[in-house]
Amino acid sequence: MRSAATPLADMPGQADSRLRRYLGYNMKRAYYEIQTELSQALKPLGLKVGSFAVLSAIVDSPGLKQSALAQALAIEQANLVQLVDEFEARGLVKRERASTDRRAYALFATRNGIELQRQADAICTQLEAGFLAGCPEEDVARLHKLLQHIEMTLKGRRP
Amino acid sequence: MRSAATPLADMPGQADSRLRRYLGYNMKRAYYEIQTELSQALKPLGLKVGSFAVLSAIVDSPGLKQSALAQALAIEQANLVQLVDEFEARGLVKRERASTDRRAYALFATRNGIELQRQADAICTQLEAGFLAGCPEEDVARLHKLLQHIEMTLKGRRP
DNA sequence: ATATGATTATTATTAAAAATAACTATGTAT
DNA sequence: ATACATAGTTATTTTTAATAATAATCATAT
Repeated sequence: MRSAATPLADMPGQADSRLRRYLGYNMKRAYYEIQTELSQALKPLGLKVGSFAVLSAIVDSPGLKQSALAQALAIEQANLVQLVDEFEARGLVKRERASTDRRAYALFATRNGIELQRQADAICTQLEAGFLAGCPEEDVARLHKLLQHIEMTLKGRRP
Repeated sequence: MRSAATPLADMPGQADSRLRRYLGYNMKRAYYEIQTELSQALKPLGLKVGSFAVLSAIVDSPGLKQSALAQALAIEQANLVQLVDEFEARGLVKRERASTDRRAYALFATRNGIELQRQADAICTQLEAGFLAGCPEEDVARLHKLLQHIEMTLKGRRP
């Protein structure tokens, strides 16, 4: 036999070694680091990770309605309103009444909004390139695919 | 030339197509689905994703101190206290004064705690196997490595 | 034409998660 | 003995996300 009984609480190397076998846990931990780092990097621009996503979508899809935006990003429209309010107040985004549906607003990024998004995008790109440095492109591509596959699988399974 | 100017807000296919090129974004979206699904699955056991992690670590590292546990899981000890309180009240975990340090508590899972963890673990394992079905084991293994690499890289870069 | 029901944006509220500050008791080092 | 760091706790705050309710508009079916 190898050793008697576990000496209790030794091998303090990692108390989460079992959890590490879960992809979900590794994702949570890795994303926490990304989110922490990115928040810091975006702070000087007055953006958070979430608001950067919103601004990016508006820049890339001019004329988008708020409801469509909320659905695309999987956030509640109720929570989106305040973000758009803030962007509008900062002159980054403007709302225009949709011609076909007078309930809806079409969202457009202003020149300042587009420029700010460009700066933030550069920061994000650089950050990602940083922590992916040395990783085979092929692996990274597979990771992208796998993550999207997981998302779609779970989403599709729900009614 | 292909088409004139973008007709504004068409291609509503995905307003987040740019964001999809970020690994961080795909991770966030995929993890959200996992977290949603897992929360539902663990609810009958009276566990959440976070509390399952805590319980697992205690089961796997008997005698662990609270501070070490908080550090291992990257959560604040202040927030951990309430979880351990609850576990103790439910008879899943017990605190014992550490012999060498009268400030510290050593944590131990009870028989009930171990059994509950076992059940929750089975649920998590099954869920992961579900959304990973059909994915080459090799890819999954690489994904694990890549996620841990990202986490370590970012953590190491911080002072 | 109108009544019914759904949708859009909004406001307000609630819940849940995470971070911060301050305090006691104990340990460590000088 | 003094000073400083650490373990656990409590309380507070912040942040994030989810829910409920409302007014205006649209769609549909009589």
